[in-house]
Amino acid sequence: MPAVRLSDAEWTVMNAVWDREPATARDVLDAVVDETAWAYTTVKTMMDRLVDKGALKARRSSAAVVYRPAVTREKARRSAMRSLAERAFGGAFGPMAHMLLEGRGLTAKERRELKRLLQEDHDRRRTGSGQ
Amino acid sequence: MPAVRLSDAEWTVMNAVWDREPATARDVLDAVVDETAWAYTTVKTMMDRLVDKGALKARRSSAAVVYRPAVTREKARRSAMRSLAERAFGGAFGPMAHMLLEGRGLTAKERRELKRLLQEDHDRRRTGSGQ
DNA sequence: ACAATGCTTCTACATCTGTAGTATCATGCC
DNA sequence: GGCATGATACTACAGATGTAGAAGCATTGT
Repeated sequence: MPAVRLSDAEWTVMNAVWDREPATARDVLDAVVDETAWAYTTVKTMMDRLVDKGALKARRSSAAVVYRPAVTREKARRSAMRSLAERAFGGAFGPMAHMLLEGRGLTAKERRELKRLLQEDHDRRRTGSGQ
Repeated sequence: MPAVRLSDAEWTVMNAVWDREPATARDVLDAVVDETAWAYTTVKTMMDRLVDKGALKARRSSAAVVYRPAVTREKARRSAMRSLAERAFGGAFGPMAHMLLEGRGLTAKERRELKRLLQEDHDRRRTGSGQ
């Protein structure tokens, strides 16, 4: 499984679909109308291409085609991260996380949250509560 | 400054240049020879395009053109991360870091290191030793 | 000064991405 | 059953990316 590569515009479309779950091209157009100035056919073309790519599934429902994700947002995110780690960080997640934390990109709240996460993870590991 | 967007192949080239600092097209070709099967002119073309993009600087040194980075690896990495956060995580670094930490992508050592980082950062903040 | 060797420059071309027009098809209302 | 409305399918086209050939220019040893 080649792990669907999404382009910028495709992320925009997929995000709209993930937020609505079943969505028609018109739904997506409406959803992104103030983010982009796309024509209806632009959205439609992208969605059909996404079906080809295996990122969306299409099913005709009388009037129009209804699309829904063929991959979860999680999966897509994860594979985008993996791919970034690959090309930009030589495959290592560590330095990537490092940069993420060290920079001023996080809010104090997020930082707290992450620390908690690390702590939890640490505990989970030492008590061996797998899964 | 539009923040240089690097494609996959371009990352490969840039990584080789960053590792060598001044590098000719041949240097890069040699460096990536077992990763790719590129022809010399392929590398050369990419490097010249990277100059146009503002990612490399070129200077002719008698025989051949010597290239060096016009942006630091840090900057490139950072902007790639920003761009990923943008499209895939709605602009928030938090969830991105979250996913990075929660997944099994990190080694125990890295996890320790990150916790230390967060702690340090925390301390730095409360003692107000800003930059 | 000349030839060999290796660079450079130009050009090319297939694919992917972003964007959309046009013409055709289906549906639902009178 | 015919027509308006909106959706679909097909085609297009420019710019970016991946990949490279061909031909010409510079260096350097002799």
